Amino acid sequence: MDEMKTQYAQVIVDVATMQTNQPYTYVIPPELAGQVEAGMRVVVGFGRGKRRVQGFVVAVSAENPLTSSAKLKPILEVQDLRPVLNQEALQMADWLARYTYAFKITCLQAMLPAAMKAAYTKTVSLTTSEVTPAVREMFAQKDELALAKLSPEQKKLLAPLSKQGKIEINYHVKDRAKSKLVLAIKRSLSETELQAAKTKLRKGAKKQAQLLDYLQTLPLDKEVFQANAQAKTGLGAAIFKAGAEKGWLKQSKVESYRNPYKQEVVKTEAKSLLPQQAQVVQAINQASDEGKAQTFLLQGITGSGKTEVYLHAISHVLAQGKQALLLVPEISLTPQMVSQVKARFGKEVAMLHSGLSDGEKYDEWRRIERGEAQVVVGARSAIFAPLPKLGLIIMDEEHEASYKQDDMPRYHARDVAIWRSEYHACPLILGSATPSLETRARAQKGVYGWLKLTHRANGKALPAVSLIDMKKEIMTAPVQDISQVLLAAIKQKLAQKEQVVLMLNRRGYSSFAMCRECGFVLKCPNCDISLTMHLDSHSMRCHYCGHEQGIPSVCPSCHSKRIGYYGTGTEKVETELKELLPTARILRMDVDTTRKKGAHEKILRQFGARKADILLGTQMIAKGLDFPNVTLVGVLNADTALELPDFRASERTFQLLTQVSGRAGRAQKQGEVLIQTFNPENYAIKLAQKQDYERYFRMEMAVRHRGGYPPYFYTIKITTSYRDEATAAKKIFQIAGQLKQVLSPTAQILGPSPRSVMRVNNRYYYQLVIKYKRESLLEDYLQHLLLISQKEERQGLRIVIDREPINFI
DNA sequence: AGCACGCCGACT
DNA sequence: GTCGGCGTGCTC
Repeated sequence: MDEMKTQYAQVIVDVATMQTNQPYTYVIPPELAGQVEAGMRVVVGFGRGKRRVQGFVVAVSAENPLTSSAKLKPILEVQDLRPVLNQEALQMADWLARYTYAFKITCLQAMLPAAMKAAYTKTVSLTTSEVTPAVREMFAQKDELALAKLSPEQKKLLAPLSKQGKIEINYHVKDRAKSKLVLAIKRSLSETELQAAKTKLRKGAKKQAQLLDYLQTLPLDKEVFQANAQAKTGLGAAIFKAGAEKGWLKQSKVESYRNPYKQEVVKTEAKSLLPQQAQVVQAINQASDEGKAQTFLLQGITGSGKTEVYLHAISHVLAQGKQALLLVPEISLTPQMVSQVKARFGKEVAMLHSGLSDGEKYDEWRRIERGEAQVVVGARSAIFAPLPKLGLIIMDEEHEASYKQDDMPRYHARDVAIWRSEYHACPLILGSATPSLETRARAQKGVYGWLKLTHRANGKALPAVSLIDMKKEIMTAPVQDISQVLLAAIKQKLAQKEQVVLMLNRRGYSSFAMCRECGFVLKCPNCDISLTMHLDSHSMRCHYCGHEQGIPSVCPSCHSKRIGYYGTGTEKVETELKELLPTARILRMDVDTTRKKGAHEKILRQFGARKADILLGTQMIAKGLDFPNVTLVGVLNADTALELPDFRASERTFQLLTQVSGRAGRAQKQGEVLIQTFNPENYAIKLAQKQDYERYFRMEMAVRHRGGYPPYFYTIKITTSYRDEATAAKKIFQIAGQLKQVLSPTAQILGPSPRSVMRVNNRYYYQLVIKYKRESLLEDYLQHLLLISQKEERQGLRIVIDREPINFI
């Protein structure tokens, strides 16, 4: 046997603060030789102390790549038997870190289920018995005590001992990713042998005979869960154990997946396609057959049957032995959507969404990684699903803001999807009725392929959309959230036993308390935002930091009792509706009623079962719901989002109104949509009413061109924040000054300026936005800023770099 | 995060 | 003159 030469591993280390974004070299000790591969998680020592951290091996080499003869530390532990990240994932992490200005470690972690991130614990133990009785008492039960669980008194007691070296701190790195192991059994004898064993049994051994009978019904090499066998036979665990001892059967521990799908789904067959759908599927199939990394915009009006197109395209790649990835916005990952895909592809489907526990997510991830699932459906982070034979990526509702992650790594799933489509040489489909301007513009330029669905699958016309001018309403009737026209329409639908969806566009404002005498507005003590009234908890709450206090009856400023509540919240509208329509059954769906897990689904199920007449909610009811009995959709306040100082406000309003309009008349009945607005002349609202995306696109593109906004310019937002305003401001101005040195004259800097809600949780926020087309020096400057910003972070000054930010306010 | 190195105040 | 303050820098 030739001796194994010492090997070295390049490790990206999990040190949240002070990242160098560069791997560290570790020695692979002899006892771990041959066990360490790129893509595995390891535990290593880091720093001068005894600190242990998790790391990712990104490369293994036979030579020490370091020229300096620095003493290398060994890898202490290997956490995986096989790599958890393949070459694709490692390359993707490198790209993602650079592209989004993130640390590599956060990129690597983003690709894995949360359960695989290490849990760090620290413990204390005594190094000597020469301590006071009080201290000895503390360690009477256990040698090691968890540092986090010590009381302040206990800590005080131990503090002096640490200087004397009488105690030591131990660092533990724990892998939280635990597969659930359960007992399985397999019969180990042939039928004749079992029969023979049965004859040898003493009389009266009924249970054992029963077990032998059961074993005979099992196919020879089939492993079954013992729990299932116990349930089937009614026999206890002891009998199975005895059977194993007698050699009738073999017991083993097998990995069992936690099963998040409660109900069985009935398999459905593919529906036949309309000619237009068939053409689209044909184009996609051709690209996947040719192995082309082509991105397509699939622009299809609401109800045009995009989902059926997806399913056909997926089954085509599955037939080629390849895998498919379907991304949907978190909010539309409804049971309806899920069961549609499950019904078509059955056990081939894995699901990744926020409704699953960490353990369930880990199990689904394992199923994918082991090649047991060929189709993955999931929200944003599912774009990293480990599918080695990826043949098709689909992003439904590609314009949705939830595809952008708002903490590090600040990636947009679309960018990652394009990267993976190129890596796998497979097509990417971006589906939407209202594509983002960026995507639509690229389709026009020919960068993306452009597929269109212009007919509704059910042959019905688009619902009739009308605007209600609230300025006129106010002149003729007292101020209310629901106009006379809308009220009359609701009454009519209820009389016909049809259902109504009412949407409140809450973004930007909701009910706040103001003194009618002095104009005092009740604000959050920690944030620059007014408190919102919540009737259910009878309190005033801050939506930014969660601060909560009682509803004031006296003005804190002038002590007047004349406090009024202004604005519109779902609760207030609900109260108003109950007064206007005492017999109507109303379901409310907003952040408050959906906070509990599963509440979202429950409300929708109730509404689907016609247990309510009116579904009243915020944005979350606009997406992907499909209720055949809904014939009226009302939008109570179309324009609140328009006022926001964000160049995308108009685009969002248009998309939202178009989407919600599509909720009416999904099936046989003709739908009707009523939109209440104070700006009936605004082009976003007018064109949403006409359902004219193309004209909206042209008008908005002209606006963007004039203002120098995306898609004509790239944008990067930099935010600084600190607990005192001057420091945050000083830093952002310093960065702006440096940027001016770096940028060419064609680039622009917006700001610096305080963020519109400047103070949140007692931190002050300042920001600037860079608009540019091509800047050769910018990239290096920002990478540099990312690395040096960590030093400031330690002092509490936070710097955030966000490429192509979604929110500008 | 945590440890070492380094350069200024109040003390044996 | 020294002990120790915590600002600064580095961690394979």
